[in-house]
Amino acid sequence: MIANDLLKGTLRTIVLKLLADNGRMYGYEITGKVEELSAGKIKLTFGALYPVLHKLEADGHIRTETEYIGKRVRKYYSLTETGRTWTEKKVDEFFDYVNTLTHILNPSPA
Amino acid sequence: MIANDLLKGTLRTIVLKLLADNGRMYGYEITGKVEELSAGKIKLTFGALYPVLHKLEADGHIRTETEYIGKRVRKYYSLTETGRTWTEKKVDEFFDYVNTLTHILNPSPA
DNA sequence: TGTTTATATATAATAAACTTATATATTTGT
DNA sequence: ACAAATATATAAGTTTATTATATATAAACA
Repeated sequence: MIANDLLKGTLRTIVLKLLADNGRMYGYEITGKVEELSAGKIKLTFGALYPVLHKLEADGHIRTETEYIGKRVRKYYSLTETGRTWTEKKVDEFFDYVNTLTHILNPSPA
Repeated sequence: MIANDLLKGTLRTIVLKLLADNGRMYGYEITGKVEELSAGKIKLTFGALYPVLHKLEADGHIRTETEYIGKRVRKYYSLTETGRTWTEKKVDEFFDYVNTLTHILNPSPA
């Protein structure tokens, strides 16, 4: 399990990108996908996920559809148009930041 | 200027690595070095820097020496032994996290 | 059939981390 | 004299994530 501090600032981007790649997903599914794609290294808790989803919805980046599976409610989240643009921007920003930080953190020349 | 959210979780690592590479530095010098190494993309504010320095000192990762340049106090920060080990660990963790996230955020196959 | 485990959503209290604003003081350049 | 650069630092406020808690259905197992 990776040091959690690093999740800060990237959680939102992770969620957006998963929705971009998978069309629509529900919360529980997202946590599972993150664990799968990170080989168990990133464990996304619900206490972190749902506030992020609600915030993204309030900001108009994602929308929800509620469906019933038997008697159980399932809430699907998917990107809006602005959300799709926003996701690309956020992903680019991430890689840009990594490039920049790599300059600083790269092992000093031996 | 890069989206600031990403600084979260990495600021401490940046400071540690700079001290590892430069021996000893003072606060004002650190902000300048970060701006220089990031080509102006990362602007580290004092409100963010000093709490981090004080925390690292309280945790025993860095130590301070105070010197006088004329009448002006200058406070040099440098790594302790545990701080040196800690820095390596933190830098490794960062690159590990980037690798993991790259799997998730990588552009979907065209 | 009863119990545990997995599925599924969500909020509240708390803690950590960063931003913005502010305070203070010296030195250098014009 | 004045402005800009050098230099340290705290406080208030916001954002973001952690931990704990609540609720409920469905599937698996004994």
